[in-house]
Amino acid sequence: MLSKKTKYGLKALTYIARQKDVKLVPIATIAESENISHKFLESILLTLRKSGFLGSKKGKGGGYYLLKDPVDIPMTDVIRILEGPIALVPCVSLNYYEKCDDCKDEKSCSVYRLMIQVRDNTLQVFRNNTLADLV
Amino acid sequence: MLSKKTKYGLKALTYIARQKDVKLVPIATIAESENISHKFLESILLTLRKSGFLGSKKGKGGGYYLLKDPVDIPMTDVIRILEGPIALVPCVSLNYYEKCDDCKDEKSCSVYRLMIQVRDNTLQVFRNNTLADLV
DNA sequence: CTATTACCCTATCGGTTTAATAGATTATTA
DNA sequence: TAATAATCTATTAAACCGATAGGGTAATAG
Repeated sequence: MLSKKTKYGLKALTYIARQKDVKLVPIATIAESENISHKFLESILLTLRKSGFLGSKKGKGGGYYLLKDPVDIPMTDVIRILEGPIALVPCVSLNYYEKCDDCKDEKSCSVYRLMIQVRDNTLQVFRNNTLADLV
Repeated sequence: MLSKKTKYGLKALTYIARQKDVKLVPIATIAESENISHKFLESILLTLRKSGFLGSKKGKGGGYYLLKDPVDIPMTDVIRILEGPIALVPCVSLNYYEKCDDCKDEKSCSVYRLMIQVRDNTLQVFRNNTLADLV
């Protein structure tokens, strides 16, 4: 299940990307338009800024803005930051690998082979979609 | 993330399916071989029995057995019982649909369209794999 | 200079889920 | 009847999630 954090984060990024003439988008505007808790969204945008997706400007008239072109922001990057591993099981995760403590041999695990397939398919979708596709 | 419940359930089903001459497989045997907590596995096998995947026999020499041919047990069925919805978001779930409370219009939601793709791909994998493929 | 706006940080909290454990009961076989 | 194995009920500890609270800090308009 996708966390609300990720869902809200994607919505916020999409919202910001949609603004053409407006350069800075304040939290309150996004929170109202997308029905997201102001404070919760605040923390999400903060991590997105620290991860290099967003820039921000303080003070009156301030807000958030995209640091890259939406075309250059693949979903894989966003999802990994907000949600964590894309794989359903740590032992098939590319970026967050962890060994199973109950499995002796990974390669002979029946679940392993199935989850590799799921991971590859999901990965393909996330790689083929950038923020530009969501807008 | 896949819950241990589902993971253990799949492993147990695979284990039972692998036994040729043995008709009844007791919990303890599976728990030992697969390194699963006996009591936890107990509750998992119980739901698998109540869902129609397994049959059981009490008493000495008792245990669990498959009710169907492994070829006739698609992963979709098992996953839905043990894990719940396959979709990452309730609003794109086929069997566990739920409306988003923050979305006005589903069709125009950017996350929605992305998650539909993920769901379709994952579904395809689970449909193409039966218990026989795991064995 | 000052008030306003908005980002930034820390802490907490209730609720839910997860994984596991414990104990008692019922059914079957040898 | 004794041993075995499934069944049922219940409780637990830990982790996580979504949300909230309150204040601190920085920048800008007027």
